Amino acid sequence: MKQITKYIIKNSLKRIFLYRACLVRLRLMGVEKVFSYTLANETGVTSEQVRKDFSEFGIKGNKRGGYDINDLLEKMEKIFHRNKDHNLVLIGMGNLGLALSKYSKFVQRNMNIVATFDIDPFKQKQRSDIPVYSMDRLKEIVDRFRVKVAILAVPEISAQEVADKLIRHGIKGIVNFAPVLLKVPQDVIISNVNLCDELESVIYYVHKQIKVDGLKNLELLYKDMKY
Amino acid sequence: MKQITKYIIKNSLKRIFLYRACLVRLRLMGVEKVFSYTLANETGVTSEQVRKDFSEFGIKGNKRGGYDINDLLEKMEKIFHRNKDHNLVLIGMGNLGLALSKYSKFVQRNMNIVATFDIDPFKQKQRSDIPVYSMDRLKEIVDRFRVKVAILAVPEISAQEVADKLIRHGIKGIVNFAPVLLKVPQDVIISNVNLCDELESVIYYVHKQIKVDGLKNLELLYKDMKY
DNA sequence: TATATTTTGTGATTTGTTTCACATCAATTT
DNA sequence: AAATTGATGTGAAACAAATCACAAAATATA
Repeated sequence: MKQITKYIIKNSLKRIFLYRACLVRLRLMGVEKVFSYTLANETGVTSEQVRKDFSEFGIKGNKRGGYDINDLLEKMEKIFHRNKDHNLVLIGMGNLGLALSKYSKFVQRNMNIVATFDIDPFKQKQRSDIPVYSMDRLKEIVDRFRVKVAILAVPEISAQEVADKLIRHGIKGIVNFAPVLLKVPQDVIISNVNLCDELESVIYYVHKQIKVDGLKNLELLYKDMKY
Repeated sequence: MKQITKYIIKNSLKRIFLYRACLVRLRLMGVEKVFSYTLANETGVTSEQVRKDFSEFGIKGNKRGGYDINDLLEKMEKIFHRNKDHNLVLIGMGNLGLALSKYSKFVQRNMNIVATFDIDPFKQKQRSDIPVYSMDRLKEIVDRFRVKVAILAVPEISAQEVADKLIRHGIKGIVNFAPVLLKVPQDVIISNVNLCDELESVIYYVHKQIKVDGLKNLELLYKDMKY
């Protein structure tokens, strides 16, 4: 029943986010129309890739005319359910949890942390603007705000236990900052953010690069990276 | 010269990190030997995948005997340069930067943040154990500690400018938390951590899942996720 | 109105990754 | 000592993703 489900966010979806960020920036600059190669240049992919990605998500442009930025962004909003607000809970108000609770970008993108939870809610309460509750009020909050997605920033030792509780109370998606592979039912979406792994990957590639003395053998190196 | 280079950390490398975490845990439990399918079960991949990944990184076991955990971990340490210490700098002591500067897991894995930097070093100094400098001391520190990798946690507006400065002073790898695509020379490794995108991806998949009423049409859903 | 131009959208092809299938080897049993 | 068992390691096959190449459409030009 409960099993390891490792969902790796599709690369095409990641690219779509990239395009969107780029479109938002362009719109701010007053640009109204883009071509696939505009986006391609800005995001470091090929223009065919842009069009293929759009096609995958059912986004159409006008032949010769390219894409209308407003129209494009509107379509994306719809696809990513960005037209409505999303309520989140955050579990674990340690250093990282606290920082995440103050991360203003979430709000800017209609994602609201409605409550945070900690085993010691009183310790943190003063430092945060968002209410800090103890875990026994989880169900109440999740139900009241119809929360479907949680951010998990607890120590690794308690991550699985907390995840179980979240899922029992109806959470369907978790962004997990604890460096453990959570065992969850098949219908729960997990996205792991492992800070150490990110750093170690970079260190690994940097050392590899340094070893191939300077820029001599870049071709060889690139074969080892997925672009 | 300077261009967008989007390095996506290879999936096989990510899996290797997974295996390692698993091995460390098993060793702690007193286990001394593993088979490819042990690791496979624990990490949610297939045993062939484990062996192929090992083969890619030149790791060999003993036929029939499986793998000796200590031996395996030692080999991995070497491959990932974990046998020596790595000095890092962290730029941007906002909420996130502060949390990262206190993240104890880095130290546990031989990655030491030797100094942090902020445009307003005095504001943050009291809150941190690690020295907080202003950017003009960057070169001095990078040279003294032979720093090759930086963590970038500055606002997106200044991310590119700071990245340029880092690279000018010899930084070869950056873990970038700012939601912008940095333009860097080809020989610089970038790993982007985009918190909003992670959350939005999860929200996207959760909604998709909810739409296919319950668990009816899971097959269809899974086609959209890379496992 | 006809022609040329430009850009999309998508089958066909190539390239990359995962799974399959089995030869190979080492340990154990007979 | 031979036969059997159970694991690794890896080419071959299947699958997935990215690139190529070009038809179709919309606009501009003559």
